[in-house]
Amino acid sequence: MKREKIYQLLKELSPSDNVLIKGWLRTRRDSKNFSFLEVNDGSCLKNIQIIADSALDNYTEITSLTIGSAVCIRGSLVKSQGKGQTLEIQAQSIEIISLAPESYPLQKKRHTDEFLRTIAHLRPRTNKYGAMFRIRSELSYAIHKFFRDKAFQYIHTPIITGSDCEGAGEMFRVTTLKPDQKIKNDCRKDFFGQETNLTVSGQLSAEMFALALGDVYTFGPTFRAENSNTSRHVAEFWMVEPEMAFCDLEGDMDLAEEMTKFLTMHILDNCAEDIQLFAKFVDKKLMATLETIIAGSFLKLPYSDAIDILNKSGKKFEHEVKFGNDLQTEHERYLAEQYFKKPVIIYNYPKDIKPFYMRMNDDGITVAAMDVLVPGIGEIIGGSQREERPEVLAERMNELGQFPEDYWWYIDSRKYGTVPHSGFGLGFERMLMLLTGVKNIRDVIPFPRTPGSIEF
RNA sequence: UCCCCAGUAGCUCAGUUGGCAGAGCGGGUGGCUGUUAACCACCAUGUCCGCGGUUCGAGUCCGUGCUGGGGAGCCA
Repeated sequence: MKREKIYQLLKELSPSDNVLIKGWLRTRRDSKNFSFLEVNDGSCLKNIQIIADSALDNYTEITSLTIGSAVCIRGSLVKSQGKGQTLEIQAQSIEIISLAPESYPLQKKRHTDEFLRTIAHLRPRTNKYGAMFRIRSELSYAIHKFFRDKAFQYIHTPIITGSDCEGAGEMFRVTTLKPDQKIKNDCRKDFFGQETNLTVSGQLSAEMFALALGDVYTFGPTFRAENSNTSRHVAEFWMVEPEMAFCDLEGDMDLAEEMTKFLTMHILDNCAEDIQLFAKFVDKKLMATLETIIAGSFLKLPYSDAIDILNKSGKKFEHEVKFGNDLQTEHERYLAEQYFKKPVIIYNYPKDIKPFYMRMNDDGITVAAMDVLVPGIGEIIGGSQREERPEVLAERMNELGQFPEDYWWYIDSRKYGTVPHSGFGLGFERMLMLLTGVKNIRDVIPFPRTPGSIEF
């Protein structure tokens, strides 16, 4: 007999004989002549109720089953005589695969996220984290579906990289040298013969492929060695980076908006039950937030206008609002949460606060950069039109103290058939936070890596 | 890295002016019941985060370290 998944059985409308399920016991309630077992196999949020009659030959063992124990149940799917479920399984046999000791840390009650983080290996067995990681899986699929439907090619850009100055923060060093050899600091003797790091972005590689395959994207792990201790940062996270040839900043912003909406709708359509858990127990305003994302269009606002709005707001900000300064978290939150109350795209930032590869605007002051800000999280997407003019690129690299010889292949792409092109990076975990209302990034990734914490 | 808050039973937390260590849940035992985070009764549970200090006496006050959380910077 073939094992059936519980999500399939719960979709059934009529009784049937000979079903086989395997899963873990979530709770047990004993009655006079039988016991109610609730079993979950991770295929969906709901448990299935099992009726274990006292006539079963191992009934004594069944009534001492503990939470977390693994069981294999054969029986018939029948109409439930109780309230709360339409169908249940009348067990013909219950095989105990393994018995969990009473020290099993997960109890039949709500645990705090902080406690569950200390047992990250067990937390996917809870309703909330089970739902989270089913949504995470579905969101990954949705990303591929979005791009595939638009004929984007999926590129596997390198995890290990030799470029050490991509301008996106501190990097993790990759080496095969022993600690005492490392002190000599001679990279020529190292595995790759030069300084090597984990990637902080696949962008530069993706650009090369956009200039060959047209529309491409990457979706993979990214590493930042920043010592940042916030609810929005982890050292290892996943990033989605589309890159499009023959595309300007306007097209870039449009794609960012379209993608955010598509992903939101896809999850609402395909993970309704799991999302409902978050709407009910995690963030009461979740559905309203998700509505604002799919309903109207995102607001597009030049950086200079954002500065004006902030200055005229009459609000006292901790950090000075001045053209040329980067927008601080408090400014971004004010714009997205209080002033517009919906996603905002800010574009055309001053060149001095942005990296060399962003395209210089005609004003000579700003670059074609854009950030998508969403209520509750802040920046979820950062992107730009890339500088495709070789002479302007060289000037910018010089201005920002970059060595052209380190980027010879990048510069080469502007030499041969250069075209306007654009792209952006979406923080996959931040998207999950937006979709679930979860406030800490450590709770949307299976085993979070943060400064001083790599237990699992 | 900086600022603020917290650390007491397996979990969530209370603990008065510095004076015998507590509750709910979970666990164990028994009972009741087509039950729904079942219910009722009884039982057991402790390095009060570590180290040092003040005091007749510290869970409580002081110093310090560690861990966790919130915020800031950096960013996705």
